[in-house]
Amino acid sequence: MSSEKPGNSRGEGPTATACAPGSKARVRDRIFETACDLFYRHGIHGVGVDAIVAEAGSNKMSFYRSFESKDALVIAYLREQEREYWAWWDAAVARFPGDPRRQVEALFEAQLEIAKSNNCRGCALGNAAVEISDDEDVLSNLVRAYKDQVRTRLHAMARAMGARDAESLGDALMLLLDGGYFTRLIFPRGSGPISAALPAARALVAAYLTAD
Amino acid sequence: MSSEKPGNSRGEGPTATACAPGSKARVRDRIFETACDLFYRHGIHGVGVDAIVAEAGSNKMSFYRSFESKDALVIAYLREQEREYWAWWDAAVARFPGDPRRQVEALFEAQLEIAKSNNCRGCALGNAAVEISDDEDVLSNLVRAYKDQVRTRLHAMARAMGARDAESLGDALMLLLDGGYFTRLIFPRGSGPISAALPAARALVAAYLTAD
DNA sequence: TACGTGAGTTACTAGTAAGTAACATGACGG
DNA sequence: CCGTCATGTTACTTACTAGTAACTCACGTA
Repeated sequence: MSSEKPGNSRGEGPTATACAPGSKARVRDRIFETACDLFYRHGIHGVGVDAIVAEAGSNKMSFYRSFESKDALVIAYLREQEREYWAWWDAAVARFPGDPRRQVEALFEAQLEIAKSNNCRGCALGNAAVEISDDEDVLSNLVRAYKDQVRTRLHAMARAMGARDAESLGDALMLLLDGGYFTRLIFPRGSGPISAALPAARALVAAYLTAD
Repeated sequence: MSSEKPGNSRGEGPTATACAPGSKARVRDRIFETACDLFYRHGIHGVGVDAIVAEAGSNKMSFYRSFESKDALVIAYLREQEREYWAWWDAAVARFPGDPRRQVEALFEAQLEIAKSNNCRGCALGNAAVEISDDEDVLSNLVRAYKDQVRTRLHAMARAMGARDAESLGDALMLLLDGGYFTRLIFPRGSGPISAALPAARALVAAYLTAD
């Protein structure tokens, strides 16, 4: 996911992920978008405040006028990634209302599509889970809630299909999905095992729908 | 993977992963084992040389007498993780010689077993792939080679089963495997979707073995 | 006893990161 | 024309990290 952000730049005040209520606009957005991009590409630990503001053509003071701390920025980043992810998910799913089987297929199709692009580095939230240590409560709770919701949604879809063991099918689909994100870090474009995700998902769904 | 190291401490000279040929023994091993443990638990970027030597009850000078640099240590760490991983893999597979279908099941059984333990933090090599940037050639080549071999082995097993589309089946199994490692970071013990990996693998194998 | 060696101690350099203070500039509205 | 507000600039503090220098200690062996 990730890649380019939607067009919330300029024109409608503070973004949904802001920190202060009636605050700045211009520079903050520029810094934030740059930060999202860099965090996604190089990881959270791998990008410093200096690098962000330099890339954004700004400076540290402007940064700290818009963000309380780097931690606050990271949280905003993760929230934004989550927002974009669900937007992407909903868009994929919305094409087949009432047809959970096609919806699942659409998800895997869309995932492969993104994985083929150059700037895909897997799942931003999942990657963050690797970087952060367990005692960073705010961050890990955020990621945990996200992953929980992925799982819940897949369970629901499996249930809507009338699968024999909806929990298990949903979990299996989640493994395929996350396996795709994880392996995408190593295998460029669509060259990794991710290209097998869609047929595997189809086969799994079929297997869990037939009584055995 | 990871958890406790095998007993290569003391008695047979330098370890397989050493850097200098006829070098030290005692302190080096202590530091190395500590480093492996800390790297695995907190990530490579998350652990400094000071923390390692402190935890090992040693000091920085002794560290730099045994290791050329932190980078060298990281490389040794990844090599060691890879060695342990294949030892684990071979052990799981060796229980069912000539029966690739049972071998695959054994892998997923063993994976779940480890995932249930407290100190499991998923796949060390895969996690490293998240942390390192693409331009760190030595490290990313190391991880890439490892992932390639996982894939190759799964392809071979799928082929040995006589699967219709062995490449696709092998890839799908890899997605399940890596999905399990990835999600394990968030879901403690066996609570995540990883518990669905074995039945899903079974179902996939069955689906790819029957002519459709 | 003397000496070599593996290991610990202290103290340092250099670089980088987060975060802050004080001041400068430039545009825009009244 | 003046003030204000958003932004840029320079320079700093603090803390941490990789890596090194110089010295000391303890132990085993010739």
